[in-house]
Amino acid sequence: MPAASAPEPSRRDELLAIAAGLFAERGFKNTTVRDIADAAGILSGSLYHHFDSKESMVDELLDTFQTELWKKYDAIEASDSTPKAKLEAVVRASFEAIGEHHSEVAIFQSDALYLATFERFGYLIERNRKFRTLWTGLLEQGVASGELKADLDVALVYRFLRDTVWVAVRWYRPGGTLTPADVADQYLTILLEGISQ
Amino acid sequence: MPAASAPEPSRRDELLAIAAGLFAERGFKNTTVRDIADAAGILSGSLYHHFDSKESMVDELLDTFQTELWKKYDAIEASDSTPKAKLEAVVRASFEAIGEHHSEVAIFQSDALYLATFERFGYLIERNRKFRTLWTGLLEQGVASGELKADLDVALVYRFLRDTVWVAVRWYRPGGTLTPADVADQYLTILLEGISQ
DNA sequence: AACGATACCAAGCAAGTGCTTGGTAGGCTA
DNA sequence: TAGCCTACCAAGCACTTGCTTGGTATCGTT
Repeated sequence: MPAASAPEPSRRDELLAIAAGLFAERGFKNTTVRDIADAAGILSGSLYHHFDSKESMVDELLDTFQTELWKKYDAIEASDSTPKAKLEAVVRASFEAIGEHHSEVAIFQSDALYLATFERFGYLIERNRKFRTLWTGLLEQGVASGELKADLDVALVYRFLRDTVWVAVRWYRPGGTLTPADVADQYLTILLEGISQ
Repeated sequence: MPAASAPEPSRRDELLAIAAGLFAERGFKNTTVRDIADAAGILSGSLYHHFDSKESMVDELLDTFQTELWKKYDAIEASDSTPKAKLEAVVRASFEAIGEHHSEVAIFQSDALYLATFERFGYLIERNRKFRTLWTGLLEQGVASGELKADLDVALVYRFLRDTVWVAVRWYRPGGTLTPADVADQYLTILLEGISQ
């Protein structure tokens, strides 16, 4: 028997992946535990052998994803590139995240606002703030260093950037002809020839 | 008594506006008829004196909005401006729609995909197709006329444009310091200096 | 053979869902 | 003043929701 290339996912991991797909497709609240169970070929009650609650499923999904994403962001921020190069790297890392964690990004995009109303998901708000601080900081540094246009409305460009990047999860399908890197390249070309001097 | 500046909305119109706000805020499926009734200060059953169903409320909201928006789009398409000028006009009209029909745009953004699964909302899919045809058409004409870069990936730029414009409904708040026209100006500046030659 | 762990089923409960029903109070018009 | 219209209430029905409970079949270990 050849050595397994992947560590063979546990049943629990399988169920979590199924739930992720459904949450991403129809939204957290619009996905029932019976939907998840049906997709997995078991009864809804059996899910509770593996998980405490439906909430704890999204929690685990989002928390794992966010932790991993921020490892990349922190490394980029700590590097000694120019602000503009850091901005590019952060955009690329985000498109990679869409490729690697498609469902999680989709869930975050469409349900974070709703989930954040529960105390349990307070960390989502904090992460959001941290995210804004990072991106606007890079934009401001880019303006200060002369790499970006001096008259940029940083707050508005930030929203422009943020939305454009993450909303791509709605149409990008992993496994197609376009890799996340391709998309990032094209986006950056369009974007930078607009805001770079 | 001075002449009324507005035609005084009927109770029905009031209820529809309340529903629109709630649908926009929490999504169609996550808004209950009791939520709407509570916000209006009546009991849920009383809503059915004014409307057939919860579905017919969104239907009326979206249909009215779409009809009005397409009046503007059709006028722009029929004008004799250059492709690039038409594109700019269409972007401006869309931002205006976000200002004037904020709730409806928000509902369309977050619930159209779900609603389109019902036969009743089939027109949403058709409108979407028409929308794509219009926008990609203008982009292609702009490329052909030399106003836009020759090497544009039109399909990708279309998604870029579409998402950026409509997703603005998530952060734009009517009545603030920025008018829809201001936002459109800034967006177009960022965008065109990237894709115009 | 006994044991515990894993993965599941069958049945059902309490809360909440959209919607229906029969009725009432007040105003407008003939 | 009789009849109708608008706007609502009170009660509840059929169904769906997340989750619980007590049990069973299959496994590897001892």
